[in-house]
Amino acid sequence: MSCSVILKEKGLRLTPQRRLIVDIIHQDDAHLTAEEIISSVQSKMPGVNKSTIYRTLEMLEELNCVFKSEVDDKFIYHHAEEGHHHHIICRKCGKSIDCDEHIFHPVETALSRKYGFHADFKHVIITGLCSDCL
Amino acid sequence: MSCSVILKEKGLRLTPQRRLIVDIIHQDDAHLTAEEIISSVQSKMPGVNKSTIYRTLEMLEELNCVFKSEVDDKFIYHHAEEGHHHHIICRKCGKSIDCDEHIFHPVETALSRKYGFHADFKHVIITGLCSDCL
DNA sequence: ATGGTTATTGCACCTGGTTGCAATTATACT
DNA sequence: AGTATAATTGCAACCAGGTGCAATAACCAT
Repeated sequence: MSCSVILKEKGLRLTPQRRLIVDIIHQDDAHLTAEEIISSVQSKMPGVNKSTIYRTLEMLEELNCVFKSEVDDKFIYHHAEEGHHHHIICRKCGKSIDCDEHIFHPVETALSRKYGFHADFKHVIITGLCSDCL
Repeated sequence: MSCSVILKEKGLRLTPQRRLIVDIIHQDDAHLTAEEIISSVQSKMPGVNKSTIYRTLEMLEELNCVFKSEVDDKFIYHHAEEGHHHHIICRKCGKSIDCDEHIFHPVETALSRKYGFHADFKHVIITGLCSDCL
């Protein structure tokens, strides 16, 4: 189901600004930084305020249309439809690899058994060193 | 080995401001937020600038005297001597539990085998729901 | 198509954290 | 102790991201 439809169902309004932001996030398969989204939006529709963009991204995140994660103190966004996965990022060369969503299962099990804790492992950013940089 | 000695060895200077910051971090066993450290420092030595505090914390982190992690977009710090561990934090009630350092071993092994990646799992903040809030 | 309601926008300002730079001061040397 | 020198400080300005509010505009009912 498309983001726009989900918006409508919640009684939210589909403004030109929102349509553009949703388009941009869906066009680019890779993750985009907030900065990239802002400049992309503003190049296509000058005058759109950054607070509008941040608010739209926050809203899309709450609707589970978009996932937000943080790399190096900067936020990155990608749309949720491409399936869940984690990101491993090399702290030396910056290379980023998508990694299987199930990798944290043993940790989830252990936390649940030991502490009764239900952990949120969704779109986790794992930093470290890749094979080339070790 | 104490932080102050490590400082000296690197040719860095032990100023009154730095001495105070180091003291505060060592006095309090729990993790302190940047805000708490700033107000604690300034109550004991008014006029110390926040940039001095942030720079000192950054320096201590680089010397591995202090660990910095992020919870809810705020930074927390604790000294490294108390041994490594991770933090599980309930996103509903805010309760925080320290958790065993080895919990990520299976993930480390899997990442290494699959991608040749060496992950940094140090002082990870794990959010989720605790047993009381499920 | 028009008008009313209410979500959304743009603005200006705020926040925590960071940075460049001139003034200060801890340290090493004499 | 006095001086040179380079690290450190405080300041002011900056950054990304977030917020309160009045003006605007999307949507619904007529």
